[in-house]
Amino acid sequence: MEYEPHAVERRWRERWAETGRYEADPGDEEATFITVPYPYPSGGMHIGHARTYTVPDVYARYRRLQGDNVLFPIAWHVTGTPIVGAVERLRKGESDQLETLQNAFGVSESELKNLETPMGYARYFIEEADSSYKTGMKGLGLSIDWRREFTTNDDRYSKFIEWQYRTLRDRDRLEKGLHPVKYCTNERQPVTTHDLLEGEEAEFQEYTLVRFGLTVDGESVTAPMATLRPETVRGVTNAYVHPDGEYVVADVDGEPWFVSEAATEKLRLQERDVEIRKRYSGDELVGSTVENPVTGDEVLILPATFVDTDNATGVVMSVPAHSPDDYVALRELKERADELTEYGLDPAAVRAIEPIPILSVDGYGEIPARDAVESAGIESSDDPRLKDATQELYNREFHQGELFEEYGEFAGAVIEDVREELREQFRERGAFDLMYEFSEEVVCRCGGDVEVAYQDTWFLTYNDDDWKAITKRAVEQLEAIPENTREQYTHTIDWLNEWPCIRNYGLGTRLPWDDEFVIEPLSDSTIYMSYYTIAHRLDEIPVEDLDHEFFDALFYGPEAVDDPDARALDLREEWLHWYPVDFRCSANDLISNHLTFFLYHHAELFEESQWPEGITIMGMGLLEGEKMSSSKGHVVLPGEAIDRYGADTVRFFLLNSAEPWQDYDWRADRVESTHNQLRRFWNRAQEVIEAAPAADADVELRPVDRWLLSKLQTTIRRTTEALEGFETRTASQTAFYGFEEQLRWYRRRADLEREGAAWTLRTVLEARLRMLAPFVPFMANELHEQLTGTPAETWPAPDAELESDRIEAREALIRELVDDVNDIVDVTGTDPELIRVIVAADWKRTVFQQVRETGPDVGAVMGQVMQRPSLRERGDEVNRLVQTLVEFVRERDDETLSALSDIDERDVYEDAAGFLADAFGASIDVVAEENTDDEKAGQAEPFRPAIVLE
RNA sequence: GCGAGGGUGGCCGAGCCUGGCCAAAGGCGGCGGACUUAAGAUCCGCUCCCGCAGGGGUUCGUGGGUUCAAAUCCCUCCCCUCGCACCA
Repeated sequence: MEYEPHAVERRWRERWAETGRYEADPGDEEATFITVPYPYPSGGMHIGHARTYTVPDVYARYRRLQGDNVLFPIAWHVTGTPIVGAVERLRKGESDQLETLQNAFGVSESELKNLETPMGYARYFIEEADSSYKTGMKGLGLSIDWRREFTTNDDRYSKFIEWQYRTLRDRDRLEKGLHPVKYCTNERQPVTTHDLLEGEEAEFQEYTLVRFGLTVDGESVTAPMATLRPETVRGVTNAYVHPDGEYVVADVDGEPWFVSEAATEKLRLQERDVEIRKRYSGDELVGSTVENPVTGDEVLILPATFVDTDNATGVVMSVPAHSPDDYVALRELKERADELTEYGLDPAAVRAIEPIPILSVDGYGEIPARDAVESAGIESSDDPRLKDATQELYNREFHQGELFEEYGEFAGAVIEDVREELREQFRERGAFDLMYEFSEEVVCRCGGDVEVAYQDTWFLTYNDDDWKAITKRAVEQLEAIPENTREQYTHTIDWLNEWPCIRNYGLGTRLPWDDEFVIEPLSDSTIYMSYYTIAHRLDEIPVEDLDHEFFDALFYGPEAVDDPDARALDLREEWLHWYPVDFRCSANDLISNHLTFFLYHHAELFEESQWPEGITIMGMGLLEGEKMSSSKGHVVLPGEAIDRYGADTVRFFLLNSAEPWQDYDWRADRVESTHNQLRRFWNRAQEVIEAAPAADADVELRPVDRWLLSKLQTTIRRTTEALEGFETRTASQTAFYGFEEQLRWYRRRADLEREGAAWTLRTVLEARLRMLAPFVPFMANELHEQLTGTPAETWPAPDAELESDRIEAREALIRELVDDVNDIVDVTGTDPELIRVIVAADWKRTVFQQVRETGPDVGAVMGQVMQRPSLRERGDEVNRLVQTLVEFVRERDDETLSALSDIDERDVYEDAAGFLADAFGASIDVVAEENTDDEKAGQAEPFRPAIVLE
């Protein structure tokens, strides 16, 4: 039978679907519940996604073969704005969006109209498109229980999320507060990253405002100067304004402030009450002085065109000792001090300004900024190297700089450790304030300017110490695969802060007590695994019955509510059956958000016994060595790959080319060769199946058969061990390629015409098919059925009876002999007619036994050996042999040595004589060293016969 | 800067935890052979250097160290990737 993957795969797919093979219901067997993040159908499925879902499938199939009741469900994540945004861009006819859909996912012109509603779009990529997730998953043969699918926009799911968020609020894990958001000043509403034309990478920066005192027109006002380095406040030597800039005095929260006009809008958006009173041009203020709120010093305001009035407050303080920028700016101003008289400045006063160092940092002198500028040879403020010098110095000062005495309790401390605290202290004293600003310019797709706005929002208090503590406990009892990810969870918990969990629009569940807001995607996907356990049965219950008490009864039991709903308690049984999640398989980049949130919410909402038991991390996929990119059309679709190679090839390649947590690279030439390997396997299997005697046939086995069976047991052990730890690569390599090597030797070595050989090969094939069934389920089940009449239903167990160190050691001797003869033939270029194998003399065996007994210590062994007169006579010869054998023994473990010492070498070689004769086309003569006077005979050592070619 | 991972033969990639059977699996590529009218596929062998007897030499980012013995353990440094932080 030819290998026709598509026909085979179609047959099995249909069969599994018809018989509901993977629909899992509670039963007596041990429950295993395995999940993977539900896909986000904002586009089609590509080959990069394929492995994500195949890894858990392999584990699920493995556990089933081990006898477990396994649940592997899937659902669809549609929450948030990506789908809505995609639909909008499609409606507007944006070309890059159209290209992605058409080029990467093969959407036809006629289908586009179906994608014009968010859920229509989602449905299309969930199950309608050729590139849809469901099509891909079914094609790959994933053993999913399809009855349980849902979307996160479903009414019932929303009821569940509402329950979750009400519960979190009741437990004080949800708080309301002001939070910075991106806000389009044109559309006058918050925007998301997807709405941006420029500045997608922009971050919110929290500027410290140093509240300098200024007198304008006889009035005392506050001149807030923005800085990211509040600790430099004592090093301020002057301030800068843009001489042509538009400035105002405005009442900000009832207090007069001097800021740029642009800043007033920013402050307003940040929930400040702002009323402009009077306008000024920057040059009107040049020459005035401002009072440092920390030192009380009066410093000059100087003019500078580099000041950006559209950034923060538009008033800048200057710290020339620690900022190369400021240092250069001051130097240049001093050089042209005489010109500054036009601003009414006294040139002498400008020239008198000197940098004031406030910290020391290794590698720089008294004035670090000066050193940085001078050592880089920077001449002017236009020098591009100034940026690097600034960056370098900031980093050094932040991580290593130690504050001077004036800083009191902070003196001697490193900036990194005290910046926050110092800022807070000065804030409390009224010297500092703060405002937000973006790290770069941000522009909305509508062309409007985007600013930071403060908005009332709800956030999850991931920074609560007790919540952090309990989540860390969840990490401790977690099986983290690979183990080195454990630290990353802990690390994430350490730095995680409050998380704003709602958005203004998008798909998903509305906040139950404020339906203006939608719960965002990373926040509505933290405990939904529990929803899988009941999803298919929830459909029978009217949505309006799914109230808070219903879920309380379901998840917290009958005692949790006054009048528990019987249907909820019934569902509770199923939840308890499957929960907790045994393994969640997810991408490594989700450790820092989704996976840690998943742990947080489980730790808070559920009993410890329901906490996740394991997380397996998965690496990224590359395509021909490069990142996949839907927008560039640099993707391979599972459907295409399956059409071309068959699903088994796709699966096997994905699982065999790297361990799940490693990155892998889809390369067509390798996939091709994987396909060839599978076909070769199929063809060989066909031969074995045709010749196969019954499993219980009474056959005579030769040592070489027993050798192969012994190797099989080792293979089973190693494969099992690997799969237990999700090492899909090791497992499939061992069961497939690793064993193929043994078979190659076996085919060469054994007489395959014997029934014993046929039986051995069928036994081996059967076990391998069962081990390969998780990886290549179509092929393995098909062949298994051809061989035995049933699909592969159980995992093979190693049979200790069939393992034999002695048999393996015997075979190893033959292999070594073949290698040695080959070596000699190669080097000498001869073609021998006779190969004489001379087995070491008995006295040499005696020495070997002595070494084994005494241990690998030349002196000690010699001491023992020399007590025997027969050996003492041989003096030097014995000494040399002991040296060799000590090495030999040292390099081998006890089992091998023990096996070797039981072996009769002559018997081994004589037994293999027929094979050797065939292999070398020569006659074989096995003799004992004692019985020959060949000059090479003396070279014979135990387990290393002398070889003579004639 | 912090955290994680990594640097192996022409290439990809195992090995490293648990030191010795490691000149280092497997694949790709290359070379030779078998089969074929031929190509492809398949199968067999070779593929660091030297060697007409199973041997020797030099290799696993750098430089040290531990050990009878190091790709493997320890330390130093260099480089790469990712995440985080930092970034008038």
